[in-house]
Amino acid sequence: MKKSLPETVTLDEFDIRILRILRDEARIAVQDLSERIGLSPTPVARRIRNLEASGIITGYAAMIDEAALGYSVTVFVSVKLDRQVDQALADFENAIRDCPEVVDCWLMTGNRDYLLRVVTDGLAGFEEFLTGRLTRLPAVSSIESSIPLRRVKAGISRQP
Amino acid sequence: MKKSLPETVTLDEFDIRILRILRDEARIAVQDLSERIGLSPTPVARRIRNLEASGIITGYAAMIDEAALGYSVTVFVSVKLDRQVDQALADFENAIRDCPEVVDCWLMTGNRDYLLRVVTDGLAGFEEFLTGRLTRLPAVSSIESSIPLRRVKAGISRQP
DNA sequence: TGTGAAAGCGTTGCCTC
DNA sequence: GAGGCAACGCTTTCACA
Repeated sequence: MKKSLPETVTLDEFDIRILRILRDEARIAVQDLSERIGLSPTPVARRIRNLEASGIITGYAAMIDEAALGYSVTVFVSVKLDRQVDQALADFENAIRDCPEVVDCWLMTGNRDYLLRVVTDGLAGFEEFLTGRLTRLPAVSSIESSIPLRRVKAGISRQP
Repeated sequence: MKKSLPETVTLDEFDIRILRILRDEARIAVQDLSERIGLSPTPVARRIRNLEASGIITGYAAMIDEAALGYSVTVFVSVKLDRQVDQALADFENAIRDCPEVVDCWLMTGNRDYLLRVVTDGLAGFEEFLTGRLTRLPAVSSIESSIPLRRVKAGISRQP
C-alpha cells in the first residue's frame, strides 16, 4: 500500500531523530549530532549519507531574513490562465521559474490556477513585477492578489 | 561592537555572495565557500557568524522530501474566525503552532483570515486534522480547503 | 584581511557484535 | 547486517601581524 514511492527506504528511530534535528539545525556537526542521539559519529555520518543518496534529504538551506535584506513585501497571487492546454501551462511555469520574485508556486486543482508567493523590496517592486512581468505572460487571464499581515508559523517541511 | 538593529546592517558584495551560496548549500565547508568567493576562510567564518548574530541568517534547515517520509498530501486551508479580537487571534495562533500538520501559516489582511499549508500522510489524515483539531478550535467559523496538483517552484526565501 | 599553529572534526579501514 | 574504535587528513579557530 505504502510502497508507491520510488524509494522504499525504511527509516528507523535513529533516522527519524537525525532528520528531526537536521531539519532545525542543518549545520550541526556530525559529532554533536551523534552525542544527542546516542550513537557514535561513524554510523551517523553513514546514515546522513544514505538519507541524502536516497533522496529523503534533498538539500540544506540557510534561512535568510527577507526583511533584513530589504525584501519587506510578501504577496500571495492567484493566477488564472485562459488556455489550459499543456503547452500554455508549461510556458507559464518556465517563465515563473525564471522570476526571482516568485519564491513558491503551486498548481491548484479545480480551475487549474496557480498560487504564487511573491516577495519584493516594496509595493513599488511588486507593482513592477505585476505589470512588467506577470501580466505580460501569454495566456494569463486573471490575477488576484492577497497581502498577508504577518507570518504566524514559518515551516520548511512537515516534522516527522 | 557595532551591534545595531537588524534592519540597518550593511551587506557588501561578499556577504551577498555568501548568502546566495548558503541559501542553497547550507552544509558547505567554510573552506570551500571561501575558495568560491575569493577570500580566505577566516573572514568568511567571521562574516557568517556576524550574519547569524545580526539575525539575517535565522537558521539552517535540511530540506526533507515529505513524500518519501509518507507525507503525500498537501492542502491549503483558509480559516475564518467569528471573533476578531486579539485574544481570539492569539489563542488560535498558539493552537496552530502546536499542530505538526500545519507547516506554514499566514494572517491575511482583509477579513483577517488565516492561510494554512497543511501536510498529512493521506487524505484520511487530513480529514482527521480537520475534524479532530481544526474545527474544534474556539472561534473558528469557516474553513475552505484547496488541494494543489503539484508544486511548480519550491523556494525557501527570495534570492538576493 | 591574511597567516600559521593548535585544536577540533570528518572519513576510512578494520574489528566486533 | 550495523555500530564502534583509532588513526589520518582536512577544517575551523585563534592569536597576531
